[in-house]
Amino acid sequence: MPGDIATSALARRVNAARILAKLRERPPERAEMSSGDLVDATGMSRPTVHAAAHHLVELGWVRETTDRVDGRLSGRGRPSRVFSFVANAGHVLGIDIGAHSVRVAVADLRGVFVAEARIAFGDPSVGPEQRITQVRKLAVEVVRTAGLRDEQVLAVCVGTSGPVDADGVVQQRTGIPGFLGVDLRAALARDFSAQVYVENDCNLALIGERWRGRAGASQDVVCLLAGERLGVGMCTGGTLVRGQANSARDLGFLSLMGDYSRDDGIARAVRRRGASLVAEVAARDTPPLPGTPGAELSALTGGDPRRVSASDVFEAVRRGDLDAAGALEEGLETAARAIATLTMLLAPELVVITGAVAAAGDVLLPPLRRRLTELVPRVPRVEASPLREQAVVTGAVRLALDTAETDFLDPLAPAPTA
Amino acid sequence: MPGDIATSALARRVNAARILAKLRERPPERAEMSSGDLVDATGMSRPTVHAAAHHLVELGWVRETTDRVDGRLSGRGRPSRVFSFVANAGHVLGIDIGAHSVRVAVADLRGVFVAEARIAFGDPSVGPEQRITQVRKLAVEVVRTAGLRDEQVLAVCVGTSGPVDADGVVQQRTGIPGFLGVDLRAALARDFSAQVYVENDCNLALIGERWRGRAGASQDVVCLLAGERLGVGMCTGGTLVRGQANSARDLGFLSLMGDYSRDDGIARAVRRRGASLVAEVAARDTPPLPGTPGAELSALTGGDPRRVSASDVFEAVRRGDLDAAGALEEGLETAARAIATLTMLLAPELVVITGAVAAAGDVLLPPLRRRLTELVPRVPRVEASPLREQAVVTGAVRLALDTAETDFLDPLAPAPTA
DNA sequence: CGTTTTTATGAAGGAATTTTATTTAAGGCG
DNA sequence: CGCCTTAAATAAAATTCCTTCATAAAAACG
Repeated sequence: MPGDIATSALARRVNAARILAKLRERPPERAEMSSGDLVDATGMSRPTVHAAAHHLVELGWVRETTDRVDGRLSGRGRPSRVFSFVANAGHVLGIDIGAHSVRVAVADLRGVFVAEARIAFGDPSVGPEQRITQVRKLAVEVVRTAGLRDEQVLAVCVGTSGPVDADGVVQQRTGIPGFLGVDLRAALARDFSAQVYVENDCNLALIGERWRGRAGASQDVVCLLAGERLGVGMCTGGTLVRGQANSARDLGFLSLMGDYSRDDGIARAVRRRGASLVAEVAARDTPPLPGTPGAELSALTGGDPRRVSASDVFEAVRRGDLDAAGALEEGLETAARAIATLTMLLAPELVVITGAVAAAGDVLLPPLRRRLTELVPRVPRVEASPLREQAVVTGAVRLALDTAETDFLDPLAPAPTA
Repeated sequence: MPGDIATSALARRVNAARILAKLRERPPERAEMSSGDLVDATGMSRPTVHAAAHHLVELGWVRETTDRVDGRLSGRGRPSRVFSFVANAGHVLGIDIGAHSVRVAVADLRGVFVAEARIAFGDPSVGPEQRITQVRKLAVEVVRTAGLRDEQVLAVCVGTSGPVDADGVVQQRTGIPGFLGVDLRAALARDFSAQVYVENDCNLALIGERWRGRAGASQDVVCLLAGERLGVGMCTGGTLVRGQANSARDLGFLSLMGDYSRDDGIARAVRRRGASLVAEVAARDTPPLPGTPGAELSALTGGDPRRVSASDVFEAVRRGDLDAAGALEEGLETAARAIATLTMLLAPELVVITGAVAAAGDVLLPPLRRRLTELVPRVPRVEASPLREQAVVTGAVRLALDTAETDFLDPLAPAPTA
């Protein structure tokens, strides 16, 4: 911590963290690093690397693989000691509580998902207590499926719609009925002895994108979590934008720009306009001929407006339905304006579209980019995420991993004034 | 730096920085700190404090005041050694190049201004080369006034309208005609051997406000630099929002909300509406009677719309002119919308209005706050800055001080692999 | 089997911290 | 005036981390 006074114990902690980071970053199939590799990678001296690595071995997060794999001894001289990260020295739990479903993932320390589950909330009128019971049940079940005992779960991170205060209580309105004031941290703490962190889902989506999605290590990124609702996570200079006390921080400003609602996610907006189109086509005197505007979408949905989904519109656009393309473009207007505003204000290098609709990036991005060129002088890169619905739970796992690692390393540098 | 490997030299640098910071933070009239005070303040052991303090004394930024002030020896035992920050061990130069004037300040290491100057650009059609010549001349002159030689100026920071790239070149359009592409860093480097930093003026205003203005140490602040033009500086989680490569990051989004221009600063907007009001009153058949709407403003300006200034409108409002109050409210609309958007997006705890119009906070803030309650669900604190026109140059000095201190401390921890 | 090559590891040295003990400078008081 | 108390400076020793250097060890090659 920056407030600590610098003593030699701090040096050890910092250097151990560097070694651990190098080992953890390796892909599982090439996890092993010789001490020589570590010396090259960290710039530290060989004895220091040895000491730190052995220390980490004692603590259990690093293993020395003495039994070398078959005959692949490359060099000439004395063989290196080889270390590798022990990914299953602990696990973390990530949870994404959405409006319609819950997604849970258990990951090992390298972030490899070892168990996943998802349930849909059937009845939308189900009360918050019942939802939380379902979430807890699912979480416990997944951990059991992964073959883990409670104490092997080192950290839990829960993402949910709406701002979350420092104590893990949902503030303000959310997309989930009745979740206002719910203490998610306390709820999950009943099942797990590990620390529980609660975070806004859009922030987690951004973290997920920076970890395993499109955002890479970009310093200035905006992440649009788009599905039934529209949310945004931002990061400037590599720092997540949280707002005072983690409070409200959303797309509410869209209401200042006219009749745009932050609740209107891309999927919902596109579906609604697609349904209007189908209804309009059905009302015509003549049935739509294949190849004429509106025909593809009507054909896909059997001419029933209630059966239209966003995917249908996307598919119709792919098949060349010009009316569907128009509906899509209208449905993107809210998102385009949100991105335009954020672009002018924050100047991100990249905007990532994630959530369910990211799967339709192929049809979504061209009109979105085109609209942006009309709205802003300099258009940033706009990409669709490969993580899609997994973005939030991925970010939850990443945040849980970060806290687990911090907790692991902290005792290495005990405060002298303890 | 975080990329460094942790060695004992790093510890020394960090600890020296802590001691220096404690000494620097003291107000000039109570600058002295005994070693006991430093032990208490830093938590470090006494020998360490001694060593670090003596090291700083050798380097010249700290002085040991052996000659104790009169008889005020408090304690019983051996008197403490007393250290104090040597504020004039070096100086920095802050420059604010505005559309209409240049402001320059020389400050000592504690940030006390020892010389200031300001000139107005008379002819608006004067070319950029000439302006820069004027700026350089003024800067050199002020440094000479302060009685300083070139090598005593440890850092120079220049603030100017418009985004600035990493090399100190003004990008994009600015409020200053012809400044696009001007390399301010190179220009100032001709007169000073110290490092020259160029930064956007709104960012500097924010830095200034956090240092000596209303923003205090708030982590999430928005600072509106309002005068002839409207600009914004933001900071979230204590980090300045810069955008990719320090690029554009402004209120351009206002254009998405209708006919609002980022160039319409509060002073200009209010003046324009005040002028319209005076013209309208003048066109009436009957001359305005004292006490009737519009009369105060007309009286203040002799009924001449061209003579109306923003201050006149503010003064008329103070005297109870209801029409002037209406003009003021209209003039605040753009700023209100900008603040509303930023509030919903970033959830700052505080919005600071700075620049020339901040002097009229008494009449400005009530209608602004009222309008905000209509626009956003949760209104943050909105305050007017006491720094006013000094905000940018104050921030420039602060940034220069930061870099000077970094440069001073860095050699304490030489990279082992140099 | 010796040589070569590369790495592991021990030992020494240096630099920063801490704790502990001693010295020093002042004030209080008989 | 001289001794005692007090609190700080400082010296000394211990600790812990890093480094460099030297030596030992283990494998491959001729």
